[in-house]
Amino acid sequence: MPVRGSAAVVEVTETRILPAGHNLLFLREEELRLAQDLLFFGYRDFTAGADQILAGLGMGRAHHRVLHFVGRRPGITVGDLLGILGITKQSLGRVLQPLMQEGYVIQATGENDRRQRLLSLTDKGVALERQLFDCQRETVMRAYREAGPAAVDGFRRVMRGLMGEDARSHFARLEGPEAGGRR
Amino acid sequence: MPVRGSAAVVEVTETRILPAGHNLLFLREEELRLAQDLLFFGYRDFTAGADQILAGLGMGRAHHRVLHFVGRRPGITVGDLLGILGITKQSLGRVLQPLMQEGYVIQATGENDRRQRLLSLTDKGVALERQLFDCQRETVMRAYREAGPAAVDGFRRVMRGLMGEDARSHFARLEGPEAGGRR
DNA sequence: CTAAATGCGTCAATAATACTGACCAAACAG
DNA sequence: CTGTTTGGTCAGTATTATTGACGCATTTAG
Repeated sequence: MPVRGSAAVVEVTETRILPAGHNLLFLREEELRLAQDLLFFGYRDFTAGADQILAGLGMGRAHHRVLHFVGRRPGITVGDLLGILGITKQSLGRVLQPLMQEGYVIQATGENDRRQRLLSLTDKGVALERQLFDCQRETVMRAYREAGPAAVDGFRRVMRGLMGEDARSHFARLEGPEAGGRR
Repeated sequence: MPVRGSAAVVEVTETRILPAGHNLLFLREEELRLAQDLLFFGYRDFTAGADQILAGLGMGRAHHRVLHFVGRRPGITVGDLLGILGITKQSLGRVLQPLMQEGYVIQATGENDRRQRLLSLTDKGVALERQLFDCQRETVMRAYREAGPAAVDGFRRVMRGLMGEDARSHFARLEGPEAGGRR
């Protein structure tokens, strides 16, 4: 019996939802295994479409992440990007260098601090990022539509809760002032 | 914080996120980028703890997935496991073989079909899986507790929506009849 | 009883993503 | 000037994944 109908009914019939806040301490094993499965399958299929496009260009998921976060914060420094991605300089270099050579990303010397290399997408980079974006939009839109607005809010809260401290601060900065407003 | 009682109330009080179902067609760009960020950071941190334990044993995330899904369906065939994981036989072999040599997983010849190798966890395998499980339980429990029961339901709906057809059928089988039974 | 199909294991070769550690250059800050 | 920070690059290695092919045991079809 999947949890779907009226949630009020669920409250009664599906005790796995759990009645109130403090009872969540009593998170049953099966609930966690469910979460593991959901995250595994959900994340994989979320990235599947974009992965296929990328493979056709000889790129991988790492390239997408760079395009995504550079597009999200044009003018980001290499160091900030490293912090967000949580990888080493070398790993980033292997991905970033081809992206620059192929003309998807450009560097500009920082004005205040000329050591910095501020990264931005070129038009070509914007176009590719948009193609990947549109591909994922379909997937997310369908999921959001099927689940409904209240579920979307819940999804966001839980995902935010899964993040550690580091990710939360990066996240806050991304969704914050210069990210383009939020709801 | 109105998120506590019946989820039907939530359905009403949380509509400020978006007006109504069909308006989700208007999924704004910023909302999708938010989802991308959430999935990236959330998934990464969800697996981070277990990854660390695994690294200490010279294993990786792939080993965990095998332990997880074999633990979830003891007696699963190699073919079914391949289908769930969506990887090739060779990739599975590289992970499964060490797990068997180290005594985490055992094979048994199928009774109906003696070509089949039915996989199960040994006591040692169960113990390791549990250790990894407990590690992730902390993360998920915190997220669930912070988000509240209604949010958890929403999270599940959205994650299920992200899955493609294949994943949904695997998922249904995992959560279905024989998931918890058959020991 | 052959012949085909299935389930599984294994071989070789390759690619993408990541790691550690080290070293160098440019630029900033005291 | 000295020390630190930012960034690029080198060498070496590990994990997870790929494709294609072959072999063996077993089941199923004709």
